[in-house]
Amino acid sequence: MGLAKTEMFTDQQNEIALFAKVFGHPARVSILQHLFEIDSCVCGDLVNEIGLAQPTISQHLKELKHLGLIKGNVEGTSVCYCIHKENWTAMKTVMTEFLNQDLTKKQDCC
Amino acid sequence: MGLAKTEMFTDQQNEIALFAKVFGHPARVSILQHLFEIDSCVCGDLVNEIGLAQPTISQHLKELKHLGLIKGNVEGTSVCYCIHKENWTAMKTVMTEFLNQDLTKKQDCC
DNA sequence: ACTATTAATCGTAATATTGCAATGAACTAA
DNA sequence: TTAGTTCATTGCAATATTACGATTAATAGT
Repeated sequence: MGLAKTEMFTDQQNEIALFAKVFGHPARVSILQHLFEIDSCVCGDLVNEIGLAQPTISQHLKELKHLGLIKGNVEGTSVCYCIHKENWTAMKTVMTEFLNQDLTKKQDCC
Repeated sequence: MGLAKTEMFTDQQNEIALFAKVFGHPARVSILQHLFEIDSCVCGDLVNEIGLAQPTISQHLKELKHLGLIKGNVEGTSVCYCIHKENWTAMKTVMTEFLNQDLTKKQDCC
């Protein structure tokens, strides 16, 4: 099918999956790392830094923006992208809670 | 294409993407949460708990196992799955480092 | 107005993912 | 042995994702 049956899962589970899915491609991981590193939150240098074609980068940026993890600002002919701090922090809370589930109380049964 | 160009990214970026991708489906998130909750790390009750068909669950378990996040133990006719503690902790280190990139030193340019 | 630059969008091809019915393999119980 | 249980695998249909050439839209410089 290729279609996830989201209706049978909790909102929290679907939210985690949505965030995780956007991190599930190295290009988007790379874009985010660049946005964290570059001080002057520059733009379509991403196309040069990463080796992918401009439409491809643009598409990945769109997905990141759609989830609210980055925001873009038009500056003349170029567009300045950067991390959406508040939303990133909120996402981090959700993901960290999932990753930090308690392992200590589980006995090693397998 | 549908094919990620992994060769143009770092090992770290590809690793993050691989971990994230496996969390990118609510069924796998749900499976992992169940394995954390259930004390006696049980098995194919997952098929009952989650509403998906047995082959579908089996396939998701296979992916989680392939990444090393869970391990399975055959016990008679049933199979006992549980979290692979060491690998989970290792994965958590990688993902947390990615999520915790420093936001404070970035000025809000957009 | 004309040209160059930048980035979004469209269209399309290639590949991946999801889900399940059907089947198969391994074990258990009678 | 036979039948039942449990789970993996196979095969397939539907949908999603990735990548990019071609085009478009918007702005800037001349």
